Amino acid sequence: MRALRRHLPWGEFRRLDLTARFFRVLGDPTRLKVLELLLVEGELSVSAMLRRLGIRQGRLSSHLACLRWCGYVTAEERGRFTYYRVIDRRVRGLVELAHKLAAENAAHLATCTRIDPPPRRRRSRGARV
Amino acid sequence: MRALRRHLPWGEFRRLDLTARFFRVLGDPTRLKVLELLLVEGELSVSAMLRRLGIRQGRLSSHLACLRWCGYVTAEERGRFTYYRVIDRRVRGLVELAHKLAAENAAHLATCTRIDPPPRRRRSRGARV
DNA sequence: GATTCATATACGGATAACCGTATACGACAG
DNA sequence: CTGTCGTATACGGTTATCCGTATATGAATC
Repeated sequence: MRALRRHLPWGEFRRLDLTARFFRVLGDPTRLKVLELLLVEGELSVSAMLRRLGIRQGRLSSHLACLRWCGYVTAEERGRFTYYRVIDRRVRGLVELAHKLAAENAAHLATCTRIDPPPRRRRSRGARV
Repeated sequence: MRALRRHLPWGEFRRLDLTARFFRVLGDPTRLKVLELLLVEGELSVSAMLRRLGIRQGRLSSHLACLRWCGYVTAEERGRFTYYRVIDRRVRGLVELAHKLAAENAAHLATCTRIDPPPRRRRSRGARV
């Protein structure tokens, strides 16, 4: 990334970097699940989400902070509760498309260690996809 | 994630996990740039990409291996060169939408340390987004 | 068959990102 | 104003992911 940054026009690099961050926010199963819950239910309190997710409260709260800060969701306090909802409806389409594409490559994605897969099967330059 | 995995039906967790991986592949500026190059040019050899990216050859090769393994691109050897292209046209729409959404939240995304932002401004429960 | 070219992989170190536990804080009930 | 509930943040450890450097390999050329 450092190298990329040196070579690209600044605006170009910045655009790529922002979009990459955008994708990384979606790159966590818990945040994805939270988004789906909110897309389905429209609005939920933290405790309601907790009941359906079965993860620690602090963890959920951190993930929500991320989603909030990055502009995916808004929070509104009413009484002692805080209610969350998704801001932009386009997110739904994005996630659905991703599900489709991911399902079509399930076998590979599941074993993808991304960069430099460790023990990986031994040399054979022809094993292309 | 361990907790999430315990609580969700297996298929549900698996689906989320795959899609999260799918997004993480896109969550790197270099891979994103490579995809864009290929979307624009249609087909490029590794050395052609190298000339435009200005990163090390080994690095690019690793990123390409990732994109290939995860089903984003295909590679075809012709002579001494290997030519890559994007497999699924839907990827273009996905990336473009992400650019739009990311641009709209540029300010926040840029400062998002995602989870547990370190020094972050001191307490004030009302500072919601 | 030795050399060069184009590309792929391995290895080790650095940083980012996630998790669990502990704690802080505001709102409301008593 | 004390306790409890709902939610947010801090801290330290662990794993994931990226990078740079070095090396391996197949194809073409000499």
